Amino acid sequence: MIKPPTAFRPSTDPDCSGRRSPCERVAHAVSICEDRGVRMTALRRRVLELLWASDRPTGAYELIEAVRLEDSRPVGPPTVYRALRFLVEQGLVSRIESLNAYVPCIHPERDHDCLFFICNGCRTSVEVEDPRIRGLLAEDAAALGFSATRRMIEVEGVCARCSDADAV
Amino acid sequence: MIKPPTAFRPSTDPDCSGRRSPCERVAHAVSICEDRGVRMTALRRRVLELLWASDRPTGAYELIEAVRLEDSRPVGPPTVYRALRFLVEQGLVSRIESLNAYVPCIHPERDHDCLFFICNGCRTSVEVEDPRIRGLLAEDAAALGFSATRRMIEVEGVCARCSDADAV
DNA sequence: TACGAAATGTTATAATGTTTCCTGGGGCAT
DNA sequence: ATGCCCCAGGAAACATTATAACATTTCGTA
Repeated sequence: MIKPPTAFRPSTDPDCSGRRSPCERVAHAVSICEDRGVRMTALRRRVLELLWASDRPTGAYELIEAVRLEDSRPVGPPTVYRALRFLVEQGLVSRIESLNAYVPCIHPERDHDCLFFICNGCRTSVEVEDPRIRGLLAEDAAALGFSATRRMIEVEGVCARCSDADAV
Repeated sequence: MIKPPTAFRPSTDPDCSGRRSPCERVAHAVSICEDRGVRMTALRRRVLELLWASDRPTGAYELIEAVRLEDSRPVGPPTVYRALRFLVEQGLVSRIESLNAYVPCIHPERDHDCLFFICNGCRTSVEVEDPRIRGLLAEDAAALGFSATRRMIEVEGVCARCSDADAV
């Protein structure tokens, strides 16, 4: 189940480190949608709120269940999958392929790298921006004559907090 | 369905560019297993052969169907999933998360990066080695105190051949 | 040969994602 | 205003991907 926010979402960029509340994040997303002339409907907003409220990558069926509970009504998978597709298309959410799960994007206004460090201990993920990696990928793509439309970088392992906990 | 080999598997390393036949690739894998004292059984070998014979990332259920046809006997999903797990653990095969599909590894003897360029046109994928990216990921991981156990880098787009074809 | 461990077979089911068709509501041009 | 149309969402069924649980076989070895 989706838990209330228990931890900030760190990033290598100090500006991202939990300085904004989930509420502010969602408001930001709403204003981005207004600027773009796309519709942030109640359902889409609800899903985005749930993602910001969660402290870890969240599966589609967890979101379905959460919407059902909140609204006390039946919600089919397509409903939530459509909302997720919209959010991903707008760059407000990323899908983590290796987990079949979704996380809100730290910088929805920027074209992001989708670089995630995923902890096998606490199941959290951290989004990192590293333009150098993006540059190298662009270089490799150019060498292949490949034109890239989407990048996914997922690094699995154990976060500092969990390895400290293990050591103790 | 799995097709016979129709194209080599390019890589940025010239030594990888189709110089070895699928048969040689499998023989190499067999010798690696011997060295490690692990068992390359008939089924595992069959699955690996199918992957080398395919010209694109192949789903588990395609492999199940292919084994059924070749052996004219029922084969359950767990059978093939277990073989795939073994092959992935031994570094002989990579799973491409964004496709739910599997590809044989070009350099099973080396610890590889799992960096793939995936074409949306012809559905092929190209494995690339780029130690610089690995280095940057290691650097970022260190900055987070994160200890990485697995890296997945998947770049989606259109390959040179397909974009040429479109242009014509 | 007989044993134990590893691998595979079998059945059922869980988890994830999509297709299809329909409904309703909001915006827009006439 | 009113009628039209498009888009978002609702609902049922279904497709795909993956695993759990347990039985059986195979293999190396004592």
